[in-house]
Amino acid sequence: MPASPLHAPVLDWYDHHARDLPWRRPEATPWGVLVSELMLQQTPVARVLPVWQAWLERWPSPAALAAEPAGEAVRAWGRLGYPRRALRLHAAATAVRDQHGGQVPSDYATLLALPGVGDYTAAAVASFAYGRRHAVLDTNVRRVLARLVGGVEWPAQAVTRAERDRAEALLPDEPATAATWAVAVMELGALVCTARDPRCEACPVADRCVWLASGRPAYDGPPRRGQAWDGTDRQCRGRLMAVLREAPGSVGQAQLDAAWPDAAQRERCLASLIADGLVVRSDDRFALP
DNA sequence: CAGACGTGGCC
DNA sequence: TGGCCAAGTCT
Repeated sequence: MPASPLHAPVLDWYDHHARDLPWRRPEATPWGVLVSELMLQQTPVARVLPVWQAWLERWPSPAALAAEPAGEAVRAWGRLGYPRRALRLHAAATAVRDQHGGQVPSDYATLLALPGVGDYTAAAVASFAYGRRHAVLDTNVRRVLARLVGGVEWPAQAVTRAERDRAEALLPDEPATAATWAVAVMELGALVCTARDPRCEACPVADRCVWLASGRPAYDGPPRRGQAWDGTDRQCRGRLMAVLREAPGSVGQAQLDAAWPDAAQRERCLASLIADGLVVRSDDRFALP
């Protein structure tokens, strides 16, 4: 679509206010971008920063990571959360080495086939690392467009066809500009059009925002699902993984038993961790893969 | 497709 | 203080 009146203000705002994040620098490699995207899935930038730096120093290429056991990736993942992502990143690195000549793919469909890479990440890597033209629909972009164009405070639970159409219609024609637009809208959502307490006074397109124009009406939709935590298997798995991460080698049953009081739940979670490939058992010892 | 999946900071 | 939220993916 031809230039939208939204483009120039947002691109100009990004030019002046974008954070200086290492994976956005010119020297960042596609591998660095891919690593950042996996780490940033459901995890705040501030927590990713130090882990990303150490990761890229230790494994500057997919082949470097693929050369080590997956457990090393899980350990280096630290406390970022959702450690299956570490396993998937290791598997993605292996696939890149074995199937793509060691180069992170540049096209959406090939990226999408990598472990841990879904619609968002495939579009993000194609766009940010290679300047391809894609609608990049993350939680920030979805929130910005819901407000700016849709006039509602929150987007639907899952990406709708209308949302995707809207995002694609807004994409600048020129691939390089579209790529900057994608990261700019995302940054706008992260810094200005935030989930809580949006700073509309600092928004470069406040004068065109449907939600603001209608007086920022409160959310009026189905209840947004929270994330249960206390006493859940996720918490139990987290405890068990913490024990294994912090141990130099393998651990015995007693060390795992000490991590969670409910024996039945503990056994179920340990079994699920083994099924996920996050834990391996040899005789009566447990360790990272 | 709704639910599972970690972790910690913030108001 | 506890619910909410953070660059989602997978099944």
